[in-house]
Parts: sequence; C-alpha cells; structure tokens
Amino acid sequence: MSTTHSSHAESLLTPSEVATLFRVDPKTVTRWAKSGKLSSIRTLGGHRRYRESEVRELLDGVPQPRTTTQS
Amino acid sequence: MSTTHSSHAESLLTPSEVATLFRVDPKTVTRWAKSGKLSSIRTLGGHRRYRESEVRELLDGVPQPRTTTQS
DNA sequence: TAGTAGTGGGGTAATTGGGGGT
DNA sequence: CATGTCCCAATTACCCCACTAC
Repeated sequence: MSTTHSSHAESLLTPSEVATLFRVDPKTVTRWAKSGKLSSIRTLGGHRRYRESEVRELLDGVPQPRTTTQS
Repeated sequence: MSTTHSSHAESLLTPSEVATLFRVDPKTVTRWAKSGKLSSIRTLGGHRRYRESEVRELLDGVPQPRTTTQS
C-alpha cells in the first residue's frame, strides 16, 4: 500500500546538512523555513528537520528520480 | 529488532525507532520522555517504549500548508 | 548460558534558535 | 530584500560504563 500520506518514515536532514548542500549558512536555511520557502518539521525541542526529498528536488530542480542515472 | 507482536492493536516503538523518525539521537528521545514532552511506557527492566500513535501525532503536528501544484 | 545490540545514566562539546546589526 | 555574522540561551550529539532485551 503505497501511501501518499504525510510525513512518515521519511529521511530528514539537519539544518547544517541542508546548509552544506546549498553552500550557505545554516541561518540562511532557517530563514528559508521561516519564510515558508522550505517546509520543516520541528523536533520536540524546537529544532528544525528538513525533508531530504524536498531539498533534493530544490537542488536538482526536478522531482526525485526513481532509478537514477539513465532514463 | 522490532518484531510485530500479534496481540494488541497498540504498537510501541523503541527509542531508536522514534529517534530515526525525528532524525535525532536516541538519547534525545529519552530526554523528551524525562521532560514530559513525550509519554513513555517502561518495561519491567526500566527501558522505555513509546506509543506509535503519539509519535505520529507529534511528527505530523499541524501539517504545513503545502503549495501543491501551483505556481 | 552465552553473546550481541540497544538502553539508561551522567557529563561535556557542538549545533540550533532567536533577536539584532552589517 | 537576501545573506553572513555576533550575542546568549536552549537543545542536541557524543563520550564513558552498567544493565536490559532478545
């Protein structure tokens, strides 16, 4: 049952990881989240976690491929 | 590790399971339980188990309005 | 009974959040 | 308007060892 549900069993990235991928400061990633440009999930402590799939889409500019390489 | 007990409908998650979902360290989940941010059930040996339903609620929280397919 | 992995407890360094200024 | 940096407070991550779970 492939479910197109919300957030479950999904790979999450830390602010620093996202910042590294985009080559920006972690604070910048935080601003993106505040601005609503990037969706985020908060830990119970208030820290943010970002969806790897969403980040990769933004980096690649296209929806996440299935089998990578080749098409 | 997680063996599906066929009995009750209530499924419990181990600290590492919850930690994986939130992308945090298992110790962090323990702190959440100590702080009362997350209810926990103790095994007879003192280890904690967490309710999957509660974890899912916390993970979803209030789903952020997604931009859907709109530009 | 033994062995491996996970967990609890404590303590310390690194990361993050928030506001403010460049 | 967007990004990087400094401040401080809170949260989180990694270190140890002893005990539980399977």
